Parts: sequence; structure tokens; C-alpha cells
Amino acid sequence: MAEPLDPDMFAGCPPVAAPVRIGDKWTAKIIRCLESGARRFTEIQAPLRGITPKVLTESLRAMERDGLLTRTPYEEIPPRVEYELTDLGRSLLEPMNAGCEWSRKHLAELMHARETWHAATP
Amino acid sequence: MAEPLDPDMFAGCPPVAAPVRIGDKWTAKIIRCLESGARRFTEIQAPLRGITPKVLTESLRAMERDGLLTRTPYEEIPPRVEYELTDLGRSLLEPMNAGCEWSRKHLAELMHARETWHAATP
DNA sequence: CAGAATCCGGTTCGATACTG
DNA sequence: CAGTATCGAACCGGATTCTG
Repeated sequence: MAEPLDPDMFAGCPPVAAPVRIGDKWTAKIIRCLESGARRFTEIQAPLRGITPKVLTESLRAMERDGLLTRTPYEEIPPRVEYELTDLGRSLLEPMNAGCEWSRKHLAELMHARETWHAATP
Repeated sequence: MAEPLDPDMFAGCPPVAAPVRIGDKWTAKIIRCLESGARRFTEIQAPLRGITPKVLTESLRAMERDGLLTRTPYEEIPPRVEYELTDLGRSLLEPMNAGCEWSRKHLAELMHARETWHAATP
């Protein structure tokens, strides 16, 4: 869990690449960020390319409310807050992996169908 | 495929019960409707409780565009159109089943966490 | 029967600026 | 560092009405 997150870890995952979605737009990626252990706010923010603090906070709060992760603030200056997956949150990795495997196998086919679509319409 | 669809087949699947989503709001349910064979527009519409023709058309067109199903109109009066899953569309059943299994196992836990949330905030 | 056309409201998401 | 506050745009999804 000490390893820093690769800022480009989601380079190959544009929104279009997710016909299988977990929760809202960011939930699945946040779970991936926490897969290898607890992380701080800015650590999670980095790979999520351009997510605003507001939206990240909203997503994290919703996930905390649903019991997917825990939020533990430390009374320090400067402040430090750590987010960590619960067992429930970790259990989502299973359907997530099924979705990822589907994308790896079939997404190219879907994208191809989508692109050749305009060829056959008035 | 001759069996009519149960109009209540999605009674236990409110939107809140789908932290794992396939495509848009209706895609997964439409796939379920077509799982056992080709269906007509109104056949699909019935179990989808209150979906408007506009939204159903949009969903079906998007799925056709993505190669998930085929649309075959018959030149009759009154008109008849049949929708049928492609192999690609059928392949989505695998991640869908993974998502359904997760819900069966863990959704109650998530809902419980969500409800007991307000007990611990100022 | 299987839709098309039009209008509309809510939620989601983001940009920007500010703070303990 | 880890947020909050405000504003606004975009994107579904839905209601209603009409038609070949």
C-alpha cells in the first residue's frame, strides 16, 4: 500500500469504455485506487484526471454512507485524512473484474459497430 | 421464446438495487427481456413498467447501434417489429449475472449502511 | 402497432473561488 | 492538505400529443 498510484492508471478507461458501470461515474475508479490499501484525498485525486474536489468529496461521502469505505481524519496540521475500503467495498471488485474482462474481450467489437453505424442510414 | 414475459419480472429491481449498472437505465432489463428469444416492441414495453415509447425507442436504437441487438421490421399492417439479441449482446449476460449475484449477496448490507447513516451526523 | 415530435424537470457533473 | 460554497451546463429520462 506504500506504492504511489500511477497518475496514468486510467489512461485506457474513457467513459465510453464502461458499458458496465459501478454506481456513479467515479465509484469504480476510486475502488481501484484503494485496492492496495488506504489512501489520502490528494492521492486519490491524482489519477482521476481533473476531478474537482467537490465531486470527489461527493463520491467519497456517498461511498462512506453506503458502507463501501471508511474515512478517518487525523487531528494534525496540516490535516490528513485516509480512506480505506471496507469488506463490502472490496466485495465489489468481483463484479468489477467481470465487467473489465468483458470490456477486454468485446469492447472493440462494440466500438466498431458504433462507428460503422452511420454508413447505413439516410 | 413463445412464453409471454411476466409483467412483474422486475418487481424486485428498483433503480436503487443496481449499484452495478449496464449501460443506461434500461439496457440490462431489455437484455433480460430478450434472453429467451426475439420480442416485439410492446412485449418488451410491458415488464418495463411505465417506460415511455420514446425512451424505449431511444434505448433500443442505441443498443442496435452498438451491435447488441438486431431490429427487423415486417412489412405488414398493423406493423410488426422484432428485436433479438446478437452474440455480442448475449455476451453481456456474463457480467450482468456477476452484478446480480453481488446484489443478492451484499445489497442488504449496503442498504442497511445507508439507512443507519443519519444516526451519526450533526 | 410501433413509433415520431415537442417540451420539460431533475440529477449529475464541472468550473471557479475561497477557507480552517 | 482537505475540503466548502456558489454557479452553471449537460445529460438523461419522462409527460404528452400525434401519426402511418
